[in-house]
Order: sequence, then C-alpha cells, then structure tokens
Amino acid sequence: MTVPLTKCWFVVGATASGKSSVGIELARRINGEIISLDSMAVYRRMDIGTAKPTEEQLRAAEHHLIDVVEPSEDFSLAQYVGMAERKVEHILMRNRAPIFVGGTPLYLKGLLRGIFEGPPADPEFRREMLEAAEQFGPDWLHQEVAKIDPAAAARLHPNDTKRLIRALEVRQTTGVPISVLQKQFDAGREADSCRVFVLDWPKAELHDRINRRVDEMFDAGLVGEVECLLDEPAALSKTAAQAVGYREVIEYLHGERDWKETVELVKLHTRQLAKRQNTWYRSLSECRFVPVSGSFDAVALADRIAETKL
RNA sequence: GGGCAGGUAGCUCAGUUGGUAGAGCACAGGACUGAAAAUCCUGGUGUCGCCGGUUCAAUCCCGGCCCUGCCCA
Repeated sequence: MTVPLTKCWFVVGATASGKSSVGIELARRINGEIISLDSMAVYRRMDIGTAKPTEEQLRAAEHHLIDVVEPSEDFSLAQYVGMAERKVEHILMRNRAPIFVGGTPLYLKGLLRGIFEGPPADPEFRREMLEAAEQFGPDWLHQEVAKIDPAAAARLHPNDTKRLIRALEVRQTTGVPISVLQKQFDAGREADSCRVFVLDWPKAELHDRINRRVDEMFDAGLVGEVECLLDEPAALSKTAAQAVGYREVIEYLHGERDWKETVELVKLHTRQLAKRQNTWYRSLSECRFVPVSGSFDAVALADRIAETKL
C-alpha cells in the first residue's frame, strides 16, 4: 500500500521555494529520477501557471507524472498514489533512485502513510447532496452523517461540506462507515528514518519570490494559456479549474475584474497556498526542515541532501 | 472664499437615542485521505481626524481647527 520509504527521497516545500532545481541537482548526484509530487502539473497544457520544469530542466533529469491527464479530466489523491507506486517500482527496477519533488502535501502524506481503501468519487451523488444541503439548511448534512457514522460526525465540523458529503458517499457505495475504513492509516515515523526535506524560507523572502514569479507568469503569457484552454472543445475539469492562477484568470476573462487586480489576487492566493503548505509540513513528523535564504544555492543544498544517511 | 458630504481596524465600511465599538476582506494559528493549488475552523489587531466645551461619563452632543471629495463662486 505504501511506497518503500527507505528507498525514496522527497524534496518538498512551499510553492516557489526552489524545489525543482534542488531535485534536479540531487538526481544527478544519486542517479535518480524525479517523480513530480504536484496535483496540478499532472495536467497537459497547463504549463505556465503550474510552473512546470523548463525544457532544459526536463532534459537534465528524467521526470514522471507531469502531463499525464487531460485538463478536462478530474484527478484525485488515489489516482496519484497509484501512479506513483508504479513509477517507484519501475525506477527501482532500473536501479535508480526515486526522488519525489513537489508541493502537494496531501499527496505526500498519502505516500508516507498510505491511503484508505475507498470508493472513487461519485459526481452525481455529490451534486445531489450539495443540492439537498442547500435546500435543507447547513446542518442537514451533518445530521445525516451522524445517523450513519457518529464517529465521523463527531470529527467533522457542520460546515465542512466536502468531507461530510464524502462520508455519506463512502457509506452509500460500500455500506461501511468512512470512520471504520480510515483506521487503516499508518501512524507516521521519525524524521531520521526517512528522507523528507522541506525547503524552509523566511516568510518575507518567500513572499518576494512568489510575487516575482507571479509577475513572470503573466509576462510569459499565462492569460494566453488560459484562453487556449478555454477554447478547447472539452471544458476544464473541476479539479483543473480550481488551480491558483487559472481560476482568477478565467474570472478576469469573464470580465469580473481588471488585469492589475487579477495579478494581485493571484499573488495573494499563492501566498495563502504557501502558508497552508507549510502548516502541513509542520504537522508531518517525517519532515526535516532545511533552512534556506537569499544565498540559496541549489547545488550545495543537493550535495548536503545527497549525503544524508538513514 | 461659500455650500454639501465624509474622516471609526492594514483595506472597504457598519454602529453607538451619550456607558470607550463590529462586519467582510487582509493577517495569524490550526484541521485535512478518492475535489487538496480545493475546503473548513478559531482568533479583533483600534488615540473612533485634532483641540477645547457640556456631562458622573463623549467616538456619539456643542464650538473651533485640520484633511479628503463634490458643487458654487
């Protein structure tokens, strides 16, 4: 169920923390291949706004799990973990080192601790539940969950619509309460028993990097990229359309706000994303924090990481 | 120069028939397992423009001043 942790490396951090370049340097040193750990880089033709590796970076190291689904397709944690496990297997068969690089902490936790055996999403069911919730009031979902799974209801806030619906969905399709299935979680381990490195920037510096990068994305043609996506025959999937940068630009193209406001909003949402990512890393016992700052040197950092013994 | 409107949290603004104030956003912290770049929870951070007056008590009432916007000269 879980990836063989002692054989894998993880380079993670907030968005714009410099993970990609460190990952590539590390791959060079330890004969590794990179597996993207990113819920949005999986989408084809969503390049600028997801800050995918450049052509040059892609040549410098083998990369996986980038451009693996169409923008019109939904994607999920379970799909990711399944694909990642197969990649790890193949890379190990080639006698190379799997290096996960990216910033989707839920996926990281899924790799580190496993995911529970559950049914896939049922969009129809979710839509119905959402409508019902709207009709019967905000507490209705919570009451429904309490009826079939008191343990889950106790854990979930009445406003936590998405998780409440998922609890109902799992019970509906499997007959088993989600709180029973989720007991399969792995407990988590000491940081020095695995190699999970978090690039840890001072907040002000990270914000500067984010703001600069967002400006660069717009200069590089983010709006044009989004226009092309909207011109495609198949509409953007729910999961693809919620990506930071894409959502705001779509609204801009619909005339909801002007260019300058849009750029600032993307910066804001990216900073907020970075904050949430860092909250995740703090909560995962496996993480080793690697302080980095203005003098950031990807080569030196990769050297240090490569020397880490278990 | 005259008239009108306004000055309250980092921002946009409520409000107090006089008992020192609260929303949204921002910000901080947290949660999170098939939507996760999503979603949810908790927290108010303040010379209520300035100086006087009335009052037990003024952000609120009165007088003066300053600033901003609009209109008239």
